Amino acid sequence: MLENARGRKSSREKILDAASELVAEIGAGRLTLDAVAERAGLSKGGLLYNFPSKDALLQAMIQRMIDQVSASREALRTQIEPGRNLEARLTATALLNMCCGGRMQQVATGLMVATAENPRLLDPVRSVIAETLQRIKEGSEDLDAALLGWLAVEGLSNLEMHNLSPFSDQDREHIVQAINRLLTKGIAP
Amino acid sequence: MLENARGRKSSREKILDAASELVAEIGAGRLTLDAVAERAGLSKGGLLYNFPSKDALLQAMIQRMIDQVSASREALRTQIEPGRNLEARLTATALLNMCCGGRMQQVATGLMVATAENPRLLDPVRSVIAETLQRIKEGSEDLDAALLGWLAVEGLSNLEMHNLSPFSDQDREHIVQAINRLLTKGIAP
DNA sequence: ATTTATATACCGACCAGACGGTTCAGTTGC
DNA sequence: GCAACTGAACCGTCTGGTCGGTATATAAAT
Repeated sequence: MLENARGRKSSREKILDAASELVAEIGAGRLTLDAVAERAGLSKGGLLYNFPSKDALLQAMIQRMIDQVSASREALRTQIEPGRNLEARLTATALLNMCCGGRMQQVATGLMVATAENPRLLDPVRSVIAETLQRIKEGSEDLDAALLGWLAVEGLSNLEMHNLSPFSDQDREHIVQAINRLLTKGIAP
Repeated sequence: MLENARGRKSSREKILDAASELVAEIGAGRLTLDAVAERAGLSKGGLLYNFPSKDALLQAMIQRMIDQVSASREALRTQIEPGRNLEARLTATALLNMCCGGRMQQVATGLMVATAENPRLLDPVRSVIAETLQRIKEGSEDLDAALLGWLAVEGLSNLEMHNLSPFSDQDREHIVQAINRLLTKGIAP
């Protein structure tokens, strides 16, 4: 239900987009309701009508981010060739697509806001990560390689998220290939 | 110079400790000068005498964190047996000691504050990471394994930092062993 | 058909508290 | 005498949240 009857984005979506953009531009700690309202093209009252508190807004940002990663992973399921450590490869590829592609901001910055404002907002993320571990544990032929591959992607994503990545595009591509090799071939005996 | 002439912690250290503790307890976005001063056992004036602004305090927190990791790595240099991918193993072990041991908070929370308040504060961290990459590139026989090992440690550290880790102590130990195997044996051909 | 009622979506002035930082006279210990 | 504070008042700004009001649409009543 992304659009209303007249084919325009709903206020909710406009607000979430605006909030994500702003966090990417001015930083997580500087996100204000006034700024979000202005960017979204409505008043502060209108914003607080849609999200009764800042916490509610942040929660929605996080949830949207979680849903996007899940959707990306399931979409990949039909595209990626099955085989060794499939679940880890799906998770890795989904995360890489989100965080090293263009949509990184929404994923990354939502997290940042959350930790700064209220660590409790990360509870849903905790659940998702626990589920991911479960899925990887169950759907991997080589658990060690699967875990390391997943963690490496997490590490890379985190560096990119905070703009701390020292990697060139070439480096990154190299790393992605190495992760895939690790996931399909495993650790040397 | 952690202690002054009478063998007590200097005010600077007390303040930095207090700030780290507070961030760990109440979250990065809620750190206030008043709270730090109270926790450190001096007045707000005294706090601002030592750190003329909140930014200066945050900078010092970050710097201390960087220095701790560096020191830990160099201390390990005399303890870890030399061999394959030494630099990556040193970096990995230093990070693991910091983030999965007790001192995690200082390392982790400094980062969190910084990103919330002012992304520029992370500039020194950027430099350190770039240097680390350089060191690993130069001091590794198997670059792919070295990079993946390092990234996996970064991923694990990040999860622990944000309290997002789904791993049991057993899991963690298993992972650390797997990382060491990856670093010493490499990826399967 | 016209009035009345109700719900939805939104506006924007205002408020209360928090927070970073200033000031400054006074104190303590080397 | 100087460095390292104390204590407390004060200021200006920012910001989340409140609240009474408004416009539009749809439904109900007359």
